[in-house]
Amino acid sequence: MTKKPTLANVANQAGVSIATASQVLRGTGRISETTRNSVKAAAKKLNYVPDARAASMRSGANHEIGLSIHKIANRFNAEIISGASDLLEDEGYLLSVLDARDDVVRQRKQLEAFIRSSRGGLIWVPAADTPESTFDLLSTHGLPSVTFLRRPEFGELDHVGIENAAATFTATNHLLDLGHSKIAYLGGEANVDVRSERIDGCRKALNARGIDDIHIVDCQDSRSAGIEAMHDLMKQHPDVTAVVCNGDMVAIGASLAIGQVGMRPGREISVVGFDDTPDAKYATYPLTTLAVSPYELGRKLARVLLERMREPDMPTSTTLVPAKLVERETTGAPVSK
Amino acid sequence: MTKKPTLANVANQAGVSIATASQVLRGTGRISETTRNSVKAAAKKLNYVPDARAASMRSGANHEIGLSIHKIANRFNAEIISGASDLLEDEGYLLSVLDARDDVVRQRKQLEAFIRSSRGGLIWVPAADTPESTFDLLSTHGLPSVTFLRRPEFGELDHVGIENAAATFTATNHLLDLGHSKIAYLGGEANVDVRSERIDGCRKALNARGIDDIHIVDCQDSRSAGIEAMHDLMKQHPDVTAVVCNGDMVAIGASLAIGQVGMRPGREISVVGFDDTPDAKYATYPLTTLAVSPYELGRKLARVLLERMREPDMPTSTTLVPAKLVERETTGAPVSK
DNA sequence: TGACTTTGGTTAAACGTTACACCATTTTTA
DNA sequence: TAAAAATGGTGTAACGTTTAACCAAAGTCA
Repeated sequence: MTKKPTLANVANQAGVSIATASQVLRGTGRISETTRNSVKAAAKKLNYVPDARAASMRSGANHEIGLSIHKIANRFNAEIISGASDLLEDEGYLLSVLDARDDVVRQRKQLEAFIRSSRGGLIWVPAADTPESTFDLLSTHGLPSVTFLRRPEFGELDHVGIENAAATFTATNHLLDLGHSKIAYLGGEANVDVRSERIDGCRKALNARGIDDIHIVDCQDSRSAGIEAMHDLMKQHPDVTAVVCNGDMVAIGASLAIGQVGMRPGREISVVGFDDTPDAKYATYPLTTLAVSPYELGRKLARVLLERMREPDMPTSTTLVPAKLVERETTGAPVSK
Repeated sequence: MTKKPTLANVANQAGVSIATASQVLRGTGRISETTRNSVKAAAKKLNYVPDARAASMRSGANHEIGLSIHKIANRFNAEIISGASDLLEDEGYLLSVLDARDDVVRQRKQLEAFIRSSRGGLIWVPAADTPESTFDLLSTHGLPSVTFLRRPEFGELDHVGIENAAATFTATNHLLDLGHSKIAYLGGEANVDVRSERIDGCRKALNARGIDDIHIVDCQDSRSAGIEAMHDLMKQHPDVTAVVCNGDMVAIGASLAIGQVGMRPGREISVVGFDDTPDAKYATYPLTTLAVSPYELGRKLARVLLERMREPDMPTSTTLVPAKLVERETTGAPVSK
């Protein structure tokens, strides 16, 4: 109800100068035990909360970090956020999150907002088809930034990602070892490089065995899109016996579609997902997938950002975390249809 | 690289005073077309972005809104956030999100951070067992706040919620009409009032038909917890023929458990969910559930907050949005086991 | 005793805006 | 043609912190 108390009010109440009050509350300077206590008492009595805006303006440091991600409603991404948030919190920072919903103009606005409020740092995954101007925006304002998951085509920013190619290479070899040879890649959108990297991994494994065609199908990262895409695939390419998917949701959808036409995933057609979301294990057909620890990825992300904030002139780095094949029931030796 | 440009730089470049530059950029005051253009040109040339901290300190208005929610990784909640975010964005605000992970101390810290940065307003769902002191914190700092989903026990804040009791009343009647009489309630945690309201709705419907016992089982809001809880329930109370669940995930889990013991949801045992998440439709057993539109709920939330920010002294309001029964395959007349 | 050092503070200048009050000119009005 | 009004600006004081520079009083040392 009453006006928010300021440092001046606290100083007044304690009978000291504003500077002294500030020093006590920040634990800096040389102040006697007695005045220290009286200032603290005054602050508590008045329910004083410092104004972060004023503090950060004056000090030049901002303890609020921004994060902009293409999709918030997803266990995998949420775990990344938790990991980053926990580590940053331990270091005295706060991570506020914006959902870009994979829209470049929305994301652009979000980044601008972060710049306007002079966030201390920025963690983001570029929306699909992010233009170079967006990267320029960040570099001209010198905001410490780290990208993750999707590696930017432009700009020179720190990056944390997944060993995509190595992962799908492993998965594809697993399928080849089981006896599959007609393999398709399902999911993801054309211009997103995470997907290109993953497809490259598949290709590399196939090429090593003298196979050079792989069928690629675009589709969004959702169960329903996966169902639809898989039905199409089965109709148009009935010879395919295994699919590597861009994400678990698509893979779960694909498995369901296979079930719907009277076959069973892991027998007539094998399916491999990516991420190992909690859903993968409890899906109707427990999913073979490529597991990465999103929580650890988030922590790494936070560490990279803090490093960058400490040393703005450091050369940019790229950190990749591995993905591990988890075998469940959707892969197996092919059984003729 | 170079220092962030300030309004002073822009004014200098354009050969006008700081005040004039400010007025041009904000579109206020009376400024000639020519100087207006030259200021705009200077701003563009320098890549000027105003400092929101300074602006909000001076003007007293903050266009950043805070949101703290118990769980971010959930389609339903994410849709709420999208709805609120979209409406607020249209009004020139930015909604930054914090994931409280249902931890009171974490949430407390988050709210304090929002107060420190003097957010313009606050939207939040109180973590389970939120103490009164947290509500005091908000009221003493006079931050316009709206709660949603979970109605606070203390404090006087605006609230937006779901017509929980009416919804489960409808669902229970549906089950009674189908011929069920032994009905259990599955999911949710003991001290969360959303759940109490929903149970009340069930009770009311049962009482109206002269039945007064309902079995209540706690469990967390996840598929795996639902599976486990349902197995227990079937073992301990084999006479139960229908369960109303606190959320779709639990309901999907319960359906799976029923399937696992050789029965079929909607025949031997009926299941009703809550929320109508996208998963409900595509679950192994398409789920009968209570649908609410989270996106619209989010928009309403934003409208209520903006209203409160405009009129801080308005009496507090409570707005409830309805939930509608969507019949799919997990409910039907009971078939003996 | 005089010269340092330490202790415990204070003053005042930033940080980058906004908004109120004011002031020349020029234009309109009676 | 003198008074009033409109036009197009500028000067300056906030907003609430932090921090560098300074200072008086008291303690230490040779």
